Amino acid sequence: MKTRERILHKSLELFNELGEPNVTTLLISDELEISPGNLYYHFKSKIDILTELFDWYENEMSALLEVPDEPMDIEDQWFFLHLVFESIARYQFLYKDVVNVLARHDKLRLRFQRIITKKQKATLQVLNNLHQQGRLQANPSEITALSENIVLTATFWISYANVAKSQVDEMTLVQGVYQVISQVVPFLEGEQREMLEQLKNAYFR
Amino acid sequence: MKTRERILHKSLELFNELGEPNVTTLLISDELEISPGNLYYHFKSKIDILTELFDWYENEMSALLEVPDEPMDIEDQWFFLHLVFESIARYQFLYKDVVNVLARHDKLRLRFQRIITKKQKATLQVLNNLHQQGRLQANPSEITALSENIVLTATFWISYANVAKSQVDEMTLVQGVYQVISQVVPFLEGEQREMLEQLKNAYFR
DNA sequence: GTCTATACTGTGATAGAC
DNA sequence: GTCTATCACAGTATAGAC
Repeated sequence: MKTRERILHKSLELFNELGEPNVTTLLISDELEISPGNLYYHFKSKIDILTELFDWYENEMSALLEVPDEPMDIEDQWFFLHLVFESIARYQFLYKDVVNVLARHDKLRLRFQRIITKKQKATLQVLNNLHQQGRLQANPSEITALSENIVLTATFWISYANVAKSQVDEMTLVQGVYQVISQVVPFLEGEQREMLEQLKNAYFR
Repeated sequence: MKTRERILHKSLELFNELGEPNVTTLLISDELEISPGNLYYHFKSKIDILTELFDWYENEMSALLEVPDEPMDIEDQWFFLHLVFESIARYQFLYKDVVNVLARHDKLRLRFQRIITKKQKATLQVLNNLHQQGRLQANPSEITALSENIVLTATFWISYANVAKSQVDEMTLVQGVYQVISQVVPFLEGEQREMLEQLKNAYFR
């Protein structure tokens, strides 16, 4: 792997572990056992590293959010959500310090907001699909509120786990998926409700 | 107002506005038109200021969370939640940079977690009360998931508004209350469900 | 491409006069 | 209590040799 690539991967790793504000360019080069000068040969600033990692994330998430306009049952949703949570986890540094990171980099702010908007649209699409099939019983304002709650939970679940439970592992992601789906379930018909219980038992421990 | 007090109030104001990591002791003293030396006469470090503000917050929130063990109807809950959101907003700097702030100050981490736990207990108490009265239809695991979702929403609503909508005003808080209650409503009986619609219309715009 | 050396800046914090 | 002056240090970034 070329040095440039190694810098990006190590930065992502350290950002996720320690939080972007707490990772210095010196630490990155130290960990890679290269000189700071070398790092600055490949990237003219720390923001450049951050921005390139954001590109990665943006591509990954954008692709994921191209939700097929077909009905999803609970199992499909579970799977889809798990992919979203995994993607968020891979770039959790963006989420754990969102407010701070975006406050310092206005361009990223707009791009992040665009992704949030995409998430809301994808969520609404899934919910409306279920509604039109008559499988989800809710009025429009309930659907709006529900989708906002879902996006919020997806956005901050990892931060919440980090603060409330002091750790983030694979189980944390599964639990996040469960928390999101449990918000949808009360609007579903009986059979689908039981499906969640089954999925929960299948995935938890 | 004594200088010591002025430092605390101005720090709180700046922390909330700019984020704690972006506020230097020099900025604080500048804004107060005192010298940095003077600031350090009153506080031996920046963490000391932060800690004292945390004391304020902790006292305020702890008092609030002493929920009376009596049933609350939707209106009571709305009012109670609004007080919680106002308190969070007053100390929003703690929330907007939670992960970062707590990563740097381990003692605050424990204290913050204790408050989160209190919030969960208070929420569970309210929900269980409703359940025992037969006004809330949900099984134990639904109640657990619901209370976790509620605490998460309350904790990160302001961050979410900040990121997704780029602003936090009085309306934001009202909307946060609405988002939380909308999670409870699907488990309630018909009359209570309509109550939320009324409250929503009364408070929005 | 990579290194060493170094400059520059901002920030937390202290010393000592008034 | 308040000020001025100053330190120490960390973090970003550059210059120039190899």
